[in-house]
This record gives sequence, C-alpha cells and structure tokens, in this order.
Amino acid sequence: MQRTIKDVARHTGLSPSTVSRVLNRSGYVSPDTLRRVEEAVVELGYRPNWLARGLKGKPSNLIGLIIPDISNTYYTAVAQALVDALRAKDYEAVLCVNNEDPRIDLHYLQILQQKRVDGILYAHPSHGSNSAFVRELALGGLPIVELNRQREGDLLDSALADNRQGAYLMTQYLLRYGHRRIGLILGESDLTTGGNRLEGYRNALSEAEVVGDPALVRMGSFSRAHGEAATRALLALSQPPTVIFAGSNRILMGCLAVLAERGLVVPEDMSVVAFDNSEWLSIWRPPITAVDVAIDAMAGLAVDLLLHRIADAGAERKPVTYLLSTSIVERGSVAQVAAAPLAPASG
Amino acid sequence: MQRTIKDVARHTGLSPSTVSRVLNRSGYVSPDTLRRVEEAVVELGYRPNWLARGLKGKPSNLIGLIIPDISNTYYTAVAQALVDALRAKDYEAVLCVNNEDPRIDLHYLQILQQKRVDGILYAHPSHGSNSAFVRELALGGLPIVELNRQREGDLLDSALADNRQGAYLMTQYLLRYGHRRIGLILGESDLTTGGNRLEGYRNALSEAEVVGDPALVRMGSFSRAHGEAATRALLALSQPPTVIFAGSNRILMGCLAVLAERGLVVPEDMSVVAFDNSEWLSIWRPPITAVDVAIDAMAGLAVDLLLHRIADAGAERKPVTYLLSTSIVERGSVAQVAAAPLAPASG
DNA sequence: TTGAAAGCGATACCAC
DNA sequence: GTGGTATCGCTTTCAA
Repeated sequence: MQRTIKDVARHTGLSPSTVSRVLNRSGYVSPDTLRRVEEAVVELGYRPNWLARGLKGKPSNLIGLIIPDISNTYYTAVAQALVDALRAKDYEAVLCVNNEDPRIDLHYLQILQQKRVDGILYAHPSHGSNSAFVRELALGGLPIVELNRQREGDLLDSALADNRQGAYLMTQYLLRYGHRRIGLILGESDLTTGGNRLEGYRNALSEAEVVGDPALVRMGSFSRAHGEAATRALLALSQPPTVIFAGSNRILMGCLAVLAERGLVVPEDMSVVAFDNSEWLSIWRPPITAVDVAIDAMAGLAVDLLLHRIADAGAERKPVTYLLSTSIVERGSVAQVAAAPLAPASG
Repeated sequence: MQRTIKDVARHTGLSPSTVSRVLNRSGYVSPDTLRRVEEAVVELGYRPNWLARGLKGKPSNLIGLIIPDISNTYYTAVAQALVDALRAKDYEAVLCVNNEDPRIDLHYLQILQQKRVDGILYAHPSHGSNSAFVRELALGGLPIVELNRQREGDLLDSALADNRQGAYLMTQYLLRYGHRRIGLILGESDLTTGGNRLEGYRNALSEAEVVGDPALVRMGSFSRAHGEAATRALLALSQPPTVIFAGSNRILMGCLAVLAERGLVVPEDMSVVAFDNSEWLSIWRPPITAVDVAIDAMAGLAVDLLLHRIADAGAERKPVTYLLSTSIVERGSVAQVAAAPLAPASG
C-alpha cells in the first residue's frame, strides 16, 4: 500500500498535524522539524493522497477539457497548447472528447462534476445543447470557460478566435487578388465558428460593393464530407467561383480531394484558401494560404481566465470574452485574376 | 455547495447508510425505500462525490494516459481510440503529454500516482528513462500498460504495433516493384519503433539476397527535421535510392518538403512510402502508400489489458505483449523500376 | 511550536 | 431491511 501521513508521523516521532503543516508550509514549524519531516518524506517515498486532500475542500488541480474531436488537427493543437499551459500552473486535464454528440457531452459534464474537477474548459458540440446543465453547473460555482465556440457568452468567460475578423481579412485579401466570385464552405451557421465567419465574409464583400451570390455560400458541417459535397456543388454552378474559401481544415481536405479527382490544378484552375492553419498545409503543393488563429495565445488566455475564476471563487464578476486576433499566412494557393483592383494590390 | 448523501438522507427521512446502499445497489433495500431515494436524488440533483468514494478504496475510474506528442497525427489517433474505448467502460483519461521530455514524464508519473488513478497507459519518451520509477509504481500495485513503445516487457503488459512485420512487408513490397536501393529514415534505434522496423527492413532485404547499403539507412529522431536532413543526405549520395521509406508521418513531412523543394516528382523521380497512415496521405498527390497500424484494435487491447489488471489486482500474472499486425495500404506513390523481379508482381 | 480532535463525503461492518 | 459507527488520508481549528 501507499505510505500515509501517519507513516511519516510515526517515522519522525511527530504528529500527523505537524507533518501536514510542513507539507503545506502553513503555520509555524521549527527548522529542525522541517528537516526531519522532509528527510522522512524522501526516505519513505511518501506522496500525498490527492483524494483525501480534495475531500477537505482543497482543489483537485484537475481541469476537465471537453473538445468535440481530437482527430482534427485544429483541436489537437488546441489541446496541446492547453495541456502545456495547464502543466505550467500545476494542473492536469481530464480529456473528454464528445465527438460532437450532445449525449456524450452531457455524460462528460456529469462525470467531471462528480470527479470534482476545479473547472472546465469547454468547446460544446456542434448541435444539440446541454445549455441548461452547463448553466446549472456554472451557477453552482463550477468555473467554466468556453473555448473556440461560444454559446453562453452572457454567463461564461470565453476565449475565441476572432472568426469575423479572420474571414473578413481573408475575403479582403481575395478581393485584392481580383476575385469576385468567392466560394465559401462553412459548417453550422449557429456555431460562432460558422455564423461569425459568414458575417466577416459578407462584410468584406459589401464594403467592397461586391454583390454576393448566395449560391456561392455553402453552409453544412465542418466535415470532410461536406467539404467534398460543397466543392462539387460549387464546381457544378453555371458560373463557378474563381476561388474556394474552405472554412476549416476538414472542409479543406474534402475540397482538395475533389479538385484532385477532377484534375483541377491549384491555383491555376482554382484558387484555394482555408480557415485554420495546419502543418501539412505548408508542405502541400502548392502551399495553402490560410487564416491562422493564435492557438497558443488562446490556450494561455483560456487557462488564465479559468484559474482566475477558480482563485476568487465567490466573487461576482461579469463574464469576459477574449477575441483572439487572426492573421493571414500567405502561401501560394491564390492566383491573381483579371478584374479591376479595388485597392492597390499588396503583393 | 454540492448536495451530499446526508441531504438525501434528511430529505427521505432515511439514514446515510441506507441511501448509500441504494446508490450502490448493495444489500437489501425495500422497493419503497428505493423509489423514495431515487426520487430524492433526482429532485435534489445529488451526484456522488468521487473523491470521498475513492478515499474508501473504491476505484477512481480515472486512467492516466501518457503520450509523447499530441500534435502528431499518429498519437492523436491513438488517443482518440483510447478515449473512446475507455468511455465505453466508464473510465476517463487524464491526458499527460510528455513532449518526449523525461522530466515532464516523471512529473506526470508522480502526479498520476498522487491523483490515485486506477492505472496508466504509457508511451514512454524517446530518450532518457524513468524506468526505475515506473517499475516501482508497477511493483507497488499500480497497473501500467505500455503503449506503442516497449521498454519494460519483462514486467509490464504491452500493446504494440508489429513494427518488424510492418517494415518487413513494406520492404518486400518495394522489392517486388523492382527497387533495390531503398532509403530508410527512422528515429531512435533504441525505441522499439526504431529498432524493430530496422530489423524488419533488414530481414526482408537479406531474405531477398539484396545486399544492404548502410548509407541508405538514416537513424535519427522521429521528427520532421530529421526527415528533411535525412532526405537531403540520401539525395546527396553518389548512388541515391530509388525509393524513400519514411519511418513515421513526421519524417514523411520532412521528406516530402525536401522533395518538393528540389522539384522532384513522386513517384516519377522518387518513390515514397511511409510508416503510419494519416488522413492527409490519402488526399496527397499522389496518394502515399503506407504501412497501416490497426490503431483501434491496439487501443481496445491496451484498455482490455489494463482493466483486467485492475480487476484482479492482487493476482500474479505473467506480463503479456500484444503485437498488432500491420498491413499495407497501397496507393500511388511507388513506381515500378527496371530490375529483375524477385517474385511475380502483385499489382 | 506542537498535538489532539473534529470532520470532509462516502462505505461497510455490525447490531437491531 | 435499516441505522449507528468506525474509517479512509488529510487539513484545520483550538488548546496546551
């Protein structure tokens, strides 16, 4: 069995209370006692039982991390950054992958509550909603920070990419390259990652006084399958777009697969850009221009927000939303097309 | 605050013991009592405190998952499969990413011990070794299953890909296509994923009575950087290989990047194959032929092994090693080269 | 500066 | 069938 605080107490001839005081650096302890306890700890290989500690209302230093999909390189990068940020603060993550399924999501929310995690980093599933339970948890005092997708902005802190800005910037960029018919493939419009990107796209178009063609916008899901279907649909238009803006790396995969299948060459036959940056985009031929989200910054902020909430548990604070600015990583997948430039071309 | 078993007891006019009995379905309880308790549980929104339960020696239903790198699509797929397999058995994973750093690895091992996880799924870092501590934990009764990489086969159960067979099959396949100079890029040779793949390669060559050229084998690390460096080295040989066998998806990225940079076309100028299958390999142009590891099966077995160990805690059992057979996913990245076939070509 | 004792939430043994 | 009661490992008053 594991050593307990009693073993250490016996070994040093002290009481459990004193040992505890040393371990927690709380209260007065004589230098000699301190030394003796520390020696005994090493000698016995004692390691405190976190469960018992947690029972006394101490934090578990466990954070629930709920993400929709871990085979998606975007969430993978998010998870990596979060785990690193958490470790730096001596927290660990309980990994919960809801597979975009609200029932699995609910299951995990309940489990995390039972496991007494100190807080939850939450990217909700794309459809269905456990809003009621999430709010109940939050109101019950469990800090929850929304990640990447926002639904309870009135109640919870959030750390999100500025999707509107990202799509806006990219659309402007494409306009500068002469593109006027910009195909946009996105996922669910009721997700902030769907709705806000659509807004950004529309804003850029209308600012440039380009009339948007509804047929060029294909909402669906952030999946490879939708990327394929939507690309086929765009190609089948009597007036196809000159560029396809893929709304996620999954969608991009579907898009590229269909273009390859049709023997279309990027960017000569069709320009392609994407939301979300991934390692393989840079070695693709041609390398794919993409909207880059500052994932590390997002993770850092999300963790900070959460730990602050945990620290001043009781305090009433207005929910905060951090919007992380995005940038365009320019590569070689956009061709200049013949059209009167709206503004001096930037490159 | 959270509801406790006492709240439920008070609410029903029963004792905590009885409520506990209902909750655990242990001992005799009258139908009426059962109903009353269940109603109260729902009404009060009571949810058992796992910490307190764990303190009484009950399992935490938490499994530590230590993997070296979560931005690698291979480990991502492994993690996904494991989390799904665990959830099916009502376990959750504490995600620990050691970034191939033995010190972070040790930190996590200690944390997991403190957090009283029921077991650990362990892919050790590529260098350095916490062997002593791992063995101490295992001997102390904490079930640990080695995953993907094996180092303590004499003591721990393991679930691994049959790396020897995978490399062997792929090398045979390349030989059938007439290749005689097969460049092999691998990571650390003291990893099972390095050493065993090398063996498989060599076995296939010697069986075919092809004399291996040591200059064609580049051991290093399973990183993109090594993939790049090794590819450059191979291309610089006075007699370069006709095919490059990339020992992981990371290495493959480096390899493809260098080939692109040199303007070499796959497979006309250079054939390319890889160990580890990834989604993007299938949409690459040309799609890349690869050794596929049955990751879902591996995850399932690893979880089974671990849960069995947990179930019959005390029982002495010989350590078991599961070797998962691999297969070749044939795509379009290998060209036939002029050489006397060793056997009838298969495709 | 240290120790005794209560208690966190749940379980399990033993009476009743 | 059900209710006390001790207990798990640790923290935390409160006395000494």
